[in-house]
Amino acid sequence: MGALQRTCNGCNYKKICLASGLDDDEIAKFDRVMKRRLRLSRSNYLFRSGAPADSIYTVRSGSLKSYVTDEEGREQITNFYLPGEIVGLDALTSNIHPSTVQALESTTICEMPLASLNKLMDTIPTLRNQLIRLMSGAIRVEEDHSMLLGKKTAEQRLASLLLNFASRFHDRGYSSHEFNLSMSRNDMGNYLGLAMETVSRLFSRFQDMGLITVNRKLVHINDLDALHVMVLESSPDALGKGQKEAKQEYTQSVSQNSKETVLYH
Amino acid sequence: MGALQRTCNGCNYKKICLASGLDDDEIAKFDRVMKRRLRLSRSNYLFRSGAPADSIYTVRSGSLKSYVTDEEGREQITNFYLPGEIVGLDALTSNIHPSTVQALESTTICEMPLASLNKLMDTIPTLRNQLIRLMSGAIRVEEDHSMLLGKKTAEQRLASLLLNFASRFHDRGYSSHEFNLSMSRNDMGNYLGLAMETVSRLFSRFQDMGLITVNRKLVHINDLDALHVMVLESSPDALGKGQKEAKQEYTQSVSQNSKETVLYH
DNA sequence: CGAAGCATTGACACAACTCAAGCTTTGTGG
DNA sequence: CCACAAAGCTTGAGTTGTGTCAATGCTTCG
Repeated sequence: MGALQRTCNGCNYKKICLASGLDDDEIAKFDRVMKRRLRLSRSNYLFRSGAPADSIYTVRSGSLKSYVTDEEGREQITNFYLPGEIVGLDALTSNIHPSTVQALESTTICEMPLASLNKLMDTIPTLRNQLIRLMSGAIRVEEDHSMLLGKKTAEQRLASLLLNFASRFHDRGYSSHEFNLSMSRNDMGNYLGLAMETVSRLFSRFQDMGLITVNRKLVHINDLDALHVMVLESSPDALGKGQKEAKQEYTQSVSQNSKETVLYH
Repeated sequence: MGALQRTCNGCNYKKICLASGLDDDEIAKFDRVMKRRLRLSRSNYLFRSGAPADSIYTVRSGSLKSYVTDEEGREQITNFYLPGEIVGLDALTSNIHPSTVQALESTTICEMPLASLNKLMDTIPTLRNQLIRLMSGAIRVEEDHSMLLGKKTAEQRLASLLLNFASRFHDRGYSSHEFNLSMSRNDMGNYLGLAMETVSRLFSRFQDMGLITVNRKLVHINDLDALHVMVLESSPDALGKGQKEAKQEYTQSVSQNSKETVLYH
């Protein structure tokens, strides 16, 4: 989609990425210190866990996955990154990368050295605010991922993944009902906390149900609403006793403020 | 532990919280805009999901839980907060709280209005950096939580929780082998992606194995090493085929850089 | 002292995993 | 450009870790 631009001004994603909100003057400064067109081909690493972190990155085209690795070598994929999204925000505590980031396909990346970013933030408060906003957003994304891993059925997890990508592709000006998922079934399973076989079976089932049409990596969503409904209610025994109570409790807690007692002294 | 101080300078946690790294002059400014001694008793809310966010908070004494709620009312606890930890960092995207935060016991809290914080950051770059560091740390914590939820057995999850609290209590000057867990079994199970009954059974089992001694909320850790080992290796069939391969792959990927090909153009 | 909430333990069920076999696509070297 | 090996995907059969349901016990607190 469009040739790679050399400047932020010409970039499709300047409203999504770190540069969002900057005025022309500021974006010019930002532009000057941005290193452009880091290139990775499929399965190459942007960086690995344990490596020193001296930049953060923005996906320009293509896609990436990030994962954390424990002492036993187990890997948990924590995120997939699409164009305009920022990579490496978890490294700003220690300046060591806690996660590994790997390309899912041919991918180009913009690099912002942390030293430059810090200097820029001294004079551009908007930039600082945008970084803070993006990091806060990253926390929210992880919280949603926890909800998915902790509370959802296999069916709901895959439906969530599909809806998530549909919406993100939409935001980027692509079709929200037909897209390529660049990662393997294995990667999806890993991200979703499921075995690859379960993911595969669910794809088949969703297709049999007429919700989607799949051909390898290409997914066509036929019934978006049904997917939305699926994420809300579990298919077998949709409203069991536990769920019902939880739901009631929720509406209660929103409507009335019985326990809201905050006192200053 | 110690009477509540009225100033940041006298606070036990000034090396952990937002004020960390500030010099005397800066901390005085910081102090001036900090609202102190917000008080909550058990099960009261600091704020609820959907509420406007105009402050972030630091736990001063006591403890809190935060959880996100989906449209069906399912709740996923995303974190427990101990003294010195910052609450509300996920609200800085939209200035609406995505999660609900509730006291687990009598808790006192410092409040930093976002407006004040923003002003302060204009003149104190250290403060900005500290906020960024803390947010980055929050992302890492969530990533670890995903690893726990996505890849660990029930046994490993509870062991992780115990070790996590042991280390955090230690950092705060409390005993790392004997402490009170202020949350219910239900909350632990929710956080760990397990049924409360499973948590309860595991507590009994750990006690039978001699790893810990439990009495309601009070936990004494008898064998820290065994817990550490448990987190690494699954108890039944510790090194199955899959694990072994994963482990090998990991050491490989760290030692050699076969696929590391980053090209600039 | 009784009620309500929280924790424990047991029996059973089932969602998702593992193992296994076969199929399809992709990448590569001759 | 073909052939074949390797990787990725699908589907089936059987297993199991953890959840659900249920009954009972133990605190706490009004």
